[in-house]
Amino acid sequence: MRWLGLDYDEGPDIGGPYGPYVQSERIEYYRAAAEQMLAQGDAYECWCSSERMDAVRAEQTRLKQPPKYDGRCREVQAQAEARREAEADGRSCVVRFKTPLAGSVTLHDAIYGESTFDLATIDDFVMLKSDGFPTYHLAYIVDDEMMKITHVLRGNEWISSAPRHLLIYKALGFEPPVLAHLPLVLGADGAKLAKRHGATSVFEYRDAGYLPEAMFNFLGLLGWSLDDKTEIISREQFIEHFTLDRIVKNPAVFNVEKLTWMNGMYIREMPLDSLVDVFTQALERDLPASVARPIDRALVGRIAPLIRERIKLLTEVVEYCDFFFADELHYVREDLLGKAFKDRADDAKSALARVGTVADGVSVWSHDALEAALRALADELAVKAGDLFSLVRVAVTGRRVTPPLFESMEILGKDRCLARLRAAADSL
RNA sequence: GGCGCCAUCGUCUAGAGGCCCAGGACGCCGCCCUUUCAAGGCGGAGAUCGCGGGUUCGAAUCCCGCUGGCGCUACCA
Repeated sequence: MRWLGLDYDEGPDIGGPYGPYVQSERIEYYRAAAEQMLAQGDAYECWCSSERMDAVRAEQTRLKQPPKYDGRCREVQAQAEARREAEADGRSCVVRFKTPLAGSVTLHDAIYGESTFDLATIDDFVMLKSDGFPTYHLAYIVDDEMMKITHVLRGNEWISSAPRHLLIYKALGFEPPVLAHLPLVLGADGAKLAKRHGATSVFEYRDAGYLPEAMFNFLGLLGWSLDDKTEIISREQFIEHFTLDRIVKNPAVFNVEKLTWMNGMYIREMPLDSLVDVFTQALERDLPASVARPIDRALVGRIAPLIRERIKLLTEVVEYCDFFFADELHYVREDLLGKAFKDRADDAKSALARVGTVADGVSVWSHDALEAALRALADELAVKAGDLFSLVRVAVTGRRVTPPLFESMEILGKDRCLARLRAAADSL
């Protein structure tokens, strides 16, 4: 959440007026709520063993009946018996909600509208576990009430549990908050992106070179839209325009391709200064250990404008500019010769030598002076400019795909360029 | 199996009875620009609005049924 820039006003790490914020320190509140429902007859202790529960469920499944607690401990008699067995085994009990056998509850959802659930389909669910900890159902309700929460926005997978929650609110005498269930985000396979996996995968996206701003923008537009055309929208605009009524009801498939495009947009639009920070970090991480640290931020500042529109992911930075930081290049003969000089190594070699002298003679070491000089040379050599440039490109950078050649040479500096031109020629 | 939710281009979406023989974006294809790669510009293919019935002068938009997808069905959240 922090990486995405999603901040919160209260929490275990920052405190707040309604603490404590750690569940284990709030046990007494959950206990008290359970006691209250026990006293009111809205809940009861269940002493059934997990073995019995498994057996009951197995039987129900076999009979193709919906698996649910059979309510044995609802009966005082049976409960007492179960209790004796449990105590003999040294087991403790759970507290279950005593769901009315008939009737219905109606959920008023801010997004999905009204839906009515038949209580007969809801079993006596556990609120307090045998270790004394509450289940989510009880915990969030007690916490939200005490913390004065007005809106609960959560994934759609909770909609089935909502009637239970309504039951608890009522039993405890709480006014339910606004409940809004959000459509799920599905993976490319169409299945729910599990929360447990999601937590790790946010960092996987970070490590894969995505910017938190792009991720935020992309995620914000899954299931919600500002209008019929806005794709790039800032955090501030989201805050200003976000409304529940523009949330769609259907699940969205997480489309990485679009995220990647969006990331490229953010890289291109980002203020240069921040971009340099981000690029520098990426290089600190991705450049080989042989490159001395810290990375020269000023140098990155000169390179950044050249590569910002060429990459979509931060992980691509290194492959576009490692040659600025490397001492020695390793040439792949095939790359160096390219199509134009294939089988003409001698010509390439002499061309490279000529490029060296011409470059050496350039009055100012600037990209346009270099370009003018090398274009003239290409004419003189009766070689296509593009072909000559490709040769020089690989000689100077070691790569076939690079930022603009002459700008790169300008940044690299005369000495290193001339040295590389020689090294390339020698390698042939 | 039970209960529930949902249903517009491959994907994200606009659309709340006539403006829609459906608009935008990603991706894809082509052209232009060009020293590579991108970016950018222009253009194109791509949805009988899941299917079938209604209601209406008129339906992607309202109603019903079907089908499909997904979710829940734990002493997990």
